[in-house]
Amino acid sequence: MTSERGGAPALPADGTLLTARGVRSRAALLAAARRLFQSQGYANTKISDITREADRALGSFYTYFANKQEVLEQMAEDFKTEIETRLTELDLTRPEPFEVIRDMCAVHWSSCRAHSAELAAIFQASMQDEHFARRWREIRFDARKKIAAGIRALEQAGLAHNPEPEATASALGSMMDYFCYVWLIEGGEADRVSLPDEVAIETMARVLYRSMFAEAEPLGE
Amino acid sequence: MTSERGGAPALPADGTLLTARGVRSRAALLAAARRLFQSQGYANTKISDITREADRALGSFYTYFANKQEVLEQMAEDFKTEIETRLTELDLTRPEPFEVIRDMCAVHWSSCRAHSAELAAIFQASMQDEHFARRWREIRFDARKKIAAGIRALEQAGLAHNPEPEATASALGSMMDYFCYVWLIEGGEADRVSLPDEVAIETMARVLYRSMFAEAEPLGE
Amino acid sequence: MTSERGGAPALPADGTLLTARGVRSRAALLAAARRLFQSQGYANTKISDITREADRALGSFYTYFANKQEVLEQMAEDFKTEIETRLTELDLTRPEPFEVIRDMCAVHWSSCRAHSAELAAIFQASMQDEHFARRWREIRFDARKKIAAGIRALEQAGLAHNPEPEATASALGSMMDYFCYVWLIEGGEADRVSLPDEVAIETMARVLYRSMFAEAEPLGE
Amino acid sequence: MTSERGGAPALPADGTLLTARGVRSRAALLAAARRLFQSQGYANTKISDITREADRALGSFYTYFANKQEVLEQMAEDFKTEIETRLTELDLTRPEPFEVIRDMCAVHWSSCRAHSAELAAIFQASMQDEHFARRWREIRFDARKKIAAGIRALEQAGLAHNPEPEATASALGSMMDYFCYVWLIEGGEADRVSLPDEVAIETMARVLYRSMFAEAEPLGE
DNA sequence: GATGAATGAGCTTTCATTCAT
DNA sequence: CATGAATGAAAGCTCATTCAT
Repeated sequence: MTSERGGAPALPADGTLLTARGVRSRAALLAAARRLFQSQGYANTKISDITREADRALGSFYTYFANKQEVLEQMAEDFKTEIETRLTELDLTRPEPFEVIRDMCAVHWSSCRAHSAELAAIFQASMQDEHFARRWREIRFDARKKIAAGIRALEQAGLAHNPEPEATASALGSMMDYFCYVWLIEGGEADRVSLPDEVAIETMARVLYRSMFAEAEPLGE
Repeated sequence: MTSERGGAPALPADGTLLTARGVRSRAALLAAARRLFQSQGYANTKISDITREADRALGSFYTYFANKQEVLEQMAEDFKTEIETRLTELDLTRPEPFEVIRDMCAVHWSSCRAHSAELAAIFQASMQDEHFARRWREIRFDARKKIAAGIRALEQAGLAHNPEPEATASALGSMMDYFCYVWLIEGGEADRVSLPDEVAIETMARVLYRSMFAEAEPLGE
Repeated sequence: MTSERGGAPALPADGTLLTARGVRSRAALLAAARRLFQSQGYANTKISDITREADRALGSFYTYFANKQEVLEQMAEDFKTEIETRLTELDLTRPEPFEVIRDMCAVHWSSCRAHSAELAAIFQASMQDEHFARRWREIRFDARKKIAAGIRALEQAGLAHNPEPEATASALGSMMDYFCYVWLIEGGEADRVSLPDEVAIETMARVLYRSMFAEAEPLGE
Repeated sequence: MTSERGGAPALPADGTLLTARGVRSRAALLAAARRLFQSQGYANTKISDITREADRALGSFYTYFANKQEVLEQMAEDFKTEIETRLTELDLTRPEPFEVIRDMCAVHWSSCRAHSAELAAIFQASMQDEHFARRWREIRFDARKKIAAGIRALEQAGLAHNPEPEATASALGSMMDYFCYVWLIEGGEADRVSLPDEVAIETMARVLYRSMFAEAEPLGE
């Protein structure tokens, strides 16, 4: 059901198709890069690390990618597609709104877990490369829009009030993204290093739900 | 009110005291580093960039710091002190809990704004250097503990229920940290590039407040 | 009239004969190399450029040539043959000496135009490869010998005086070679980019004629 | 009388001045580059060859030059200046026109001999790099203009006739340039490897003089 | 202290050549 | 014969760090 990890066979720069052997090598490199991005981080991974890990010659890397950025670009593409697909597959018609939100959080959490290497790499790259900063903003934007839309819908239904849907969506999205990064990649907080999936999902869902659905507000604005 | 930008005079590696001239040079280098970490990012800033920006000779850098990490270490120290100090200065006795939370968010936001270079640098460094990942975890841990304590207090007061104070505190802290990073350093989201201080603070406060204070929960756990 | 562009079928390295298909491939590669040597220069042309231009696989190149030098070697051979043949075809018995010289220049110019790729490649290669420097010296030597012979004949006939036939032949030959290179390959001088064939030929012929036939010389030697 | 070989102290990229030590290193690198460009050719000289020859560390090269092209650019500049200066120093008022022309050829020859490395390098580079092709065209253009002006002056004085001053100047200039290259750098023709200065200069002068001054022409145009 | 040149390890990228399919 | 992936030796260039002045 999930898209092939490593992405479509994809074409080399000149538009020709890859042979079976080529497809295998490209996948091996991509898989090696994933492993290393996850374990050592994107910036700390050298091309030569990737080829060694993939058991290929250094030069072979350049048969498939122009540089390290292109590897990440490819991964980011897959990551984006994956998240989008998973989000559209959600059943938004369930009667219990909390269930819907929890499902969404579950999808987000498990996508990030499945693609933790991609998450790590793009998050890191977004902090030192303007190009990937933009890319990451695009990728995460879908989720922001969805949350903002939810907030606005509640407003119109008179179920809750929130004067800043976009800002709130940004805050909640930031929470989801960085919370996933912290627990899935960085290894938790100072006093604790892991979190059961259940708890993580429930925690995010609770924050989202309460932030979105609160009615009677003693909030002076 | 703010602590001296550039930090204490501090001693050079060998323990000798700095001359007046030395104090000036050291401060100039730190200030230059701040500016560059903010504008180009920590990873993209070379030692030679710092000395050029500070209008000092390349070699002079090593009179005051052993390497770039030490510069950041120093900044992180100042940052941590600043945040801690500001948080303890908070008046937690105000009757309106939302006011207390908003004050806390205001302190956080303005500290991050004042120290955006430090925030940028340590956030970025935390993503490629295990040492700074640990350091950053320590720095942010104070805020997490405070939030968790608040949640637990509400629980005991019967004002709200939350079965995972630590996880929730981590989520809310992640929100605050990354939200500040996004808007103060990265330049906002895909569809918007800036946020008035008022709105930013209000938004964070609302999420915190609602997440902490919600009572009647239809949350099946 | 011109020799088959691409040269004789020639044998592959191992001495076996080429199949019809092989002949076609070899010719395609040679033709592609010509086009590229002309448009991008010899040094800037990679083996992979040649095979791509020839619409052949990279490996196929090595079926026919050991390396790029061998391609040029082959071309140089053809070029030399062509120039020699054309020169021997000249009618040296015409009564007007200027006509003879002009014919020679015309042959030279049109040979260089027809083989501009070869001229470009060997001229360029002669400047970075001792082997081709030697090769190019051989190729151009025929023309030098002919000019020197002409000068000596005039001397003996008492029609002109020139104390250094070889040096003068070298100078005049250098003129012809580089003039052709400049206008046929490099694209002219700073203030002008093209020259009608007529003018080019006439110009070279005039210099040759006057240099060879001057009688009453006020040249103090 | 000749400008300092290696050129002015010149500034590093950032506009700061070089120290005495820096001036020495830069000169050593330039001198080493000259020697190698001459002996092995421009294309065959690696940066590491230059630093080894100059007895400097590899990285030091980049303290003074951004790349090999910049070294040549600098040399070309010096070369151009030198030739221009020497040409303007010529005494054009001598009564004997042949003497004037011979002086010009002597200047050209000795400039090329003194700067044979530069001549070699720029000639070679002009054949594989569009930038240097343009550069070389500019450098040689001065001489072409001078020759063309001479031809036109003779025409107006009724002393000779030449319908294509520019083309002829190009031909004569080509002769001078390549003749110098052949004898000063390439090592002569197939049957002879060196030429006394006297003979070289006399030979070039004779071709120029005769081509320019011929009167009674049996040249049918 | 200040200076900036010197150093060289380290990393990226290119490309001729080989060779399994 | 054709194919194009695999290989790894070269270069090029960068930059943290040292050190003589």
